[in-house]
Amino acid sequence: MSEDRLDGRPPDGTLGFLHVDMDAFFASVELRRRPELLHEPVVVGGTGNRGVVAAASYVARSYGIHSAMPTSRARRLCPHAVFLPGDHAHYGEVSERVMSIFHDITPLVEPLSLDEAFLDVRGALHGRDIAAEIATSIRDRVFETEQLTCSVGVATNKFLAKLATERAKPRPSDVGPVFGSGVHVIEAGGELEFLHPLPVRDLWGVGPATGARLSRMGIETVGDLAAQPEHHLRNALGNAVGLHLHRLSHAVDERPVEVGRGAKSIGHEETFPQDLRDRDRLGRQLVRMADAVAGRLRDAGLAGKTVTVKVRFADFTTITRSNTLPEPIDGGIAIARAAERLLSAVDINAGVRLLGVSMSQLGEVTAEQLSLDDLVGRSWSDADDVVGEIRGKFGGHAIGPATLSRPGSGLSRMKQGQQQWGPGQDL
DNA sequence: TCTGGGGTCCTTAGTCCA
DNA sequence: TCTGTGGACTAAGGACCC
Repeated sequence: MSEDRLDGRPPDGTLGFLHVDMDAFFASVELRRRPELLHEPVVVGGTGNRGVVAAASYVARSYGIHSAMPTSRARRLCPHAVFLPGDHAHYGEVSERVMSIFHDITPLVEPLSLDEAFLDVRGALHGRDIAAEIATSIRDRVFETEQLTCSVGVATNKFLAKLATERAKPRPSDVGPVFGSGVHVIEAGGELEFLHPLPVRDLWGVGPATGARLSRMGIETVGDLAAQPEHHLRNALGNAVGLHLHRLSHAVDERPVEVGRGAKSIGHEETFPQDLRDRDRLGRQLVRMADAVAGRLRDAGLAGKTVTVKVRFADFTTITRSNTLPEPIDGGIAIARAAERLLSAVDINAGVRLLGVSMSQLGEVTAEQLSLDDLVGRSWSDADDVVGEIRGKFGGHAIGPATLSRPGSGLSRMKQGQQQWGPGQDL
């Protein structure tokens, strides 16, 4: 893996950790491109009945629509909303420009997703600068250059900075968005006063399952959690989670801002518009997904040793089957072969709703590294190289596996990574 | 209500080996 | 030779995040 990491120091009590979160990012980018929709409810995400909402404009949020909500429900809540499929490539470009603004202030930037990042600005705190002033200047610069708003949390560690951001964010209301302060600071020394009245669900790492478990233990607020002995939480929630939550409830988070973290796995998965029971069709989908994963591995200069196939059945039960190979592979054909072996052992009679392929145990590809293809000669690896060259020249869809070009398969027009938030309406 | 896609991390269980 | 133990690794599933 890459060694060019530049991590910040652990927190030392200095008010120098920022969390920046773009407001309704995907929806705001779409509104910037289509200002005529400014006062309409706009929803970005999967447009088909099996999709989910990736982002909702503040007008859409006033109808109760929020991200991760099934699209079908969002349609019922607001039938006249404008549903857009989303343009991940464009959001990526905007994100890069926003991140470059952060990098002008500090090299210690840890992106969490396209629209969020942690910054360690302790090294930039010189003269009379204070972190809150830096936070305000970031907001101003993002708005000046991109005409987009963001919210910034400032605190003495990452986890508190993230909580602070929630306080700074706009809130939807019946009369439109109520804009927040844009910047919220949790002062050093005021951490517990801020933290303890909050519901435990606000803590990073407490989802529906852990939240319900804590509730059964009579723990509703962060203050309740902080009153529990550490061993009690470890016994109830497991060593790692118990220790993690115990520390967070006392406002302790020693994680530095991490720069340049490499991916641990690369995968591709898709929910089908209708459940599939035909092994031949599933096999062709698997080849297409393996091809997409191989492309991304090659772009990153990586190869993986563990192949995992994920299958979600019609009743939503999900299984994974994995196999670790003796040597790393990065070719579409080799990945597809390994994935097909795993899928062949799965009973698909219940109907397959989602299929996925992913590669883990990643490492950089070296010139001497042999792939599984070497066992059968160089031909497939050579072919993958040529495919990569053709795609580089003529675009990602100029060439693909022959199994996908069968007449009537309906697959050849589907693009890699096309359905980021679920199958589209027309599929 | 009916639940996406891309990930990370943790836990548990089984196997192999020293 | 047999048995127990512990570490490393693998596989599978669950929970969580954006």
